[in-house]
Amino acid sequence: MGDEIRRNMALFPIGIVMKLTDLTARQIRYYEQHELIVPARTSGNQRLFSFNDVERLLEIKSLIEKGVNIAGIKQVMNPVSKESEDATVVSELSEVKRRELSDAQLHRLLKQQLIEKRPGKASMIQGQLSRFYNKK
DNA sequence: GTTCTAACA
DNA sequence: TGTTAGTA
Repeated sequence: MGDEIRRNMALFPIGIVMKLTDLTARQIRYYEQHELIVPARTSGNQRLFSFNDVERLLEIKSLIEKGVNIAGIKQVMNPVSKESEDATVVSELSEVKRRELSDAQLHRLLKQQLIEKRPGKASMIQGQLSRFYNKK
């Protein structure tokens, strides 16, 4: 269960998630309004996304590209689980880590995340994140 | 400089 | 969805 916390650990601000997913801030916030994702918040009300959130966004993105609308996605995707909802917000700690998190470290985290042994989801996520982490 | 909410071309 | 206004 150590992996659970790692995936639900809120680490990145919307700017990084934009690069990771290739979605606009508008879209990301819009999907949150429709409860497709429930990112954590810092004490200053800034969103903090976890790997889980990024995965969900990538899944949403792929569905959108297939022509599915929000209503359709809501039916296909499981509602946000309770664990991923609260197993997070180490606000102070996360904010500190966020400052230290940059290119090199982000790549390391992404690689570590992508290498995890997960048959189903891993493949899709890897395909879409590879863009980001193979460049620069 | 970045992110947030709200609102409208 | 894009984009802009006014903040924090």
